Amino acid sequence: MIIKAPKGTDDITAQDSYIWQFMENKAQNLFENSNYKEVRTPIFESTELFHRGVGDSTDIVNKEMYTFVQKERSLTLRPENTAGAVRAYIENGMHRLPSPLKLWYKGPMFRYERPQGGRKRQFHQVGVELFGIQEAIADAEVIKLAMEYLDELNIPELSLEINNIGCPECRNDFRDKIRNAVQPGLEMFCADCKVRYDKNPLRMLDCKNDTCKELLDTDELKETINSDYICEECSTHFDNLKKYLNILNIKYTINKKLVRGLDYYTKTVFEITSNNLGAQNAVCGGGRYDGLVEMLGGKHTPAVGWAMGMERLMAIMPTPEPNKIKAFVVSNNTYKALELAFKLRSKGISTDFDLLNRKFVKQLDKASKLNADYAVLLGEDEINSGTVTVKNLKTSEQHTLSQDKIFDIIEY
RNA sequence: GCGGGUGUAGCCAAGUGGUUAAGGCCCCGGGUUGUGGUUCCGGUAUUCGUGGGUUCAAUUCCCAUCACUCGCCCCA
Repeated sequence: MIIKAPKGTDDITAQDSYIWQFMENKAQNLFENSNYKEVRTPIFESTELFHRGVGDSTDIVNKEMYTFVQKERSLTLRPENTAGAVRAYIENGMHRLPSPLKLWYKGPMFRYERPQGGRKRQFHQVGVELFGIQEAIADAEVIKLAMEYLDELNIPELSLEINNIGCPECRNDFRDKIRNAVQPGLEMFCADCKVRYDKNPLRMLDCKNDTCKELLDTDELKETINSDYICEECSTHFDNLKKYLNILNIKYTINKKLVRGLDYYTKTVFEITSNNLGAQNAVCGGGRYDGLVEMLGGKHTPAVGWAMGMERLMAIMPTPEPNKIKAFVVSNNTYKALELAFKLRSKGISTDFDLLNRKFVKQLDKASKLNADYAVLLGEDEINSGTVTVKNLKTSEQHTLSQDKIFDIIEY
């Protein structure tokens, strides 16, 4: 019986690893170039971290976590990485580093869900977190960074939605307003929404249930939703963000019903979606979480960040050029071939040769099929005279020259 | 957790209740003992996801199971 990879997981094989490398390299270059530093946290954390950090009212914590107990310690495979990054920020005393502190990460996340298009049980995210700035300039910076990254990947037709869900104070008032507005018809809402009514009424606003949608479509509720319920500070913050986005020429729409699924968000929330994905159309989600550091035991630190789903990016990204070999050594002298291949490799020229010592014609055929730029021919004549023949496989031009001159033709 | 679809080689795929399960790509060998990508010839499935049942006979019909996939829910 062959053992297969667990449901909802994928191997990244030689056929597509270059696509992942492409995405990861772009991320690393762009983020480091913007003075973000990479943070690598454990793939599992104390279960408690996610209960406190992500929130008990969320589906992620309630039904999607891989949790196991080892020696009486409850541990959980990370379902997202903001909680872990914040934990690391606190534990390593990063608040002492020059502020603002900007972090980025990439890696696998785990959620126990029914696999579907754009949804795996082990999936990969790349994300950024910016600590220490409470002004909207920080929100603008991370959103711009997200747009830049998506642009680097040549992903077309994306839309950005933003909203401000207020700070804990004004959100409480808003919750009460929603509860009051919804209360008369509460019996008619779906079972999930009835739970949300108690735990987190904001989540009722983006319920996908048709009946709930209709129930929300009352004048009173519309007025409540569209009212400027957030406090003056939050309102100013939102206005400033919009100004920055305008200056940066970033197109956005305001979606008053956009509330994110994680409890830690405050003020700004945003989402980037693609029309070219199926039901799972969000490629990037994020927002501000000014209370999280404190909630996890650090001192009050404003922060903002986002995460992107790499599998979803890959689904809508034009396929990049595969990595290929630059040179292929063709020779029936395996000793000399091996030596020459490593000489080329040491100069940064990607090189391979035939370890099976096949016929000369077959080796040349191989060089051609690998789409190499050059075949480096090292036959008896060349070996005897200390030369080498470099053949350009595109133009068929070839030159016989001394081995020292080889790098005049083949450049890194 | 609920509902629909699919399952034949590494990949794409035809097929039928009955002797050796088409074809294409890839790969390998040869035509060509040192000059390729074209072309020509040849080779690669004790077996049709897995288990059971019906039948003289099952890849084909039935049941179960698993995997993949799409939608709901949720999210990146």
